[in-house]
Amino acid sequence: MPPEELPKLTLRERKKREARRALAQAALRLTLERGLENVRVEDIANEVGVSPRTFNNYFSSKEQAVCAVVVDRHEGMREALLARPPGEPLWESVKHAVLEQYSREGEPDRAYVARIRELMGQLALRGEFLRAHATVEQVLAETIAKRVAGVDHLLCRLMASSVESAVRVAFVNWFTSEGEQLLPVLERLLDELAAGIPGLTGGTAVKSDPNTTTALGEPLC
Amino acid sequence: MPPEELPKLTLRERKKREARRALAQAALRLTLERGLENVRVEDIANEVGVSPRTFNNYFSSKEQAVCAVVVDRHEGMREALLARPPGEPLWESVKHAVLEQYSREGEPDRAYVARIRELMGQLALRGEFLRAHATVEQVLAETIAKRVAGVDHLLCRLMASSVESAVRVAFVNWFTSEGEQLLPVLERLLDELAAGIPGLTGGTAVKSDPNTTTALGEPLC
DNA sequence: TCCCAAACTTGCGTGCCACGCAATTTTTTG
DNA sequence: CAAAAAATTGCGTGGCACGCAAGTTTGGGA
Repeated sequence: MPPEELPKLTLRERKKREARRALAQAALRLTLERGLENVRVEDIANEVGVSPRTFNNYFSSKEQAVCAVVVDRHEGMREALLARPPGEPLWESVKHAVLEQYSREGEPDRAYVARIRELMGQLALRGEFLRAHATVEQVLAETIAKRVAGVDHLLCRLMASSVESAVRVAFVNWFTSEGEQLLPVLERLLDELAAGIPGLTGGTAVKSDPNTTTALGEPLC
Repeated sequence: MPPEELPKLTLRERKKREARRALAQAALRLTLERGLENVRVEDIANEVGVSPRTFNNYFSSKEQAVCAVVVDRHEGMREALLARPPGEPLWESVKHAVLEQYSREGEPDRAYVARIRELMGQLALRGEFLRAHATVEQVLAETIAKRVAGVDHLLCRLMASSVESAVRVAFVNWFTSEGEQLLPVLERLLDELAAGIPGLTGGTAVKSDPNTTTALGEPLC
């Protein structure tokens, strides 16, 4: 038997969290291996051994369940940020807290990245994915506001929002490009943000032919 | 009869655009006055005088129809951006192009803002709303890439993405706060972005009591 | 230890929705 | 003006979200 179950939370709470986690995990796994359109809510529920009706007590759609991992992973970010040393400049804290979250998971293999790419191809998931990030963004904004004094809420939201922008751009690049790693790119983007947008303006030169096809491809996130 | 119908587009094209516009408009209007849950796809279709099945040829959900205005409004942004004088620094161009889009519509009255607030309260709309912004973001990134040389695509996406962040934050503030105008706030946020995030770090002081409830409220977008 | 209230699960029923398909009508084009 | 191309429509199907009203499990005081 495990040494300590750490029953800080009531049994009920633990069961709920566990059920939720199991459902989210099953939803993600099934979707990765079959594609979203071949996963019915019933399948997910069965996988976990729970009634379909119960699934809807936790998530209001299968898309939401699939994207739950995004929300959940970032819950830890609040703690990470609040745990930074008090004297540290705000931006340092935020940057480290964010990078920390994505350091936990090592770089996965090619096959996995490919499956993620397929996953993100599913139109129906985009909305939910973005909503998940918006939730994170909200938490981040609140946490920033909590950590700092004398900054108005608009700016907190702007900071949180643009940080999440960087995360999403880095993420898309990660599963889109063949082989580029997530963390270095994310760190670079955060630094660019910090430096201010005109930093990008270095290459201000207008293209000779503005009709050049620039092929960023389809909307990806 | 109108002097010139400007039939640059084939009749078919015009009809399609018109139908789409009508559907989107009806969807938005009905939703504003009844709330999304009291609007069936059938209602929207009837309003326009078209079969429910046809509605789904244009939009794959009523949420998408309601949010179409976001996508459509920004189609003009591409042209606005490409129309900026060639010598102008990139950031100036982007800023003006964006602000221009939101200048067209004057500040609406209180009642309207209130209805928008209710609209955005609808959970089911958030995902679509964000997807719409993601589409705009994509267009913006491509247009930026088209306009400028020597900037890599990652940075174009980052710029587009953080600009949209500012837009969303300003927008949320607009319908959330009682009375603050959209444009001045948006302009200010864009300037903050340009100045770089550490600019916000002025008030780095850690709050004495990090448990203070900061009440940014529920996720709003 | 026992018991009750609160919380969670479940089955059922309802209304709505997205979409494939094939028939029909409208627009284009040669 | 006729045939091809494209849009609209009705129908049918499978699926989904959620209200409601049982049943079942959990928590905490007496």
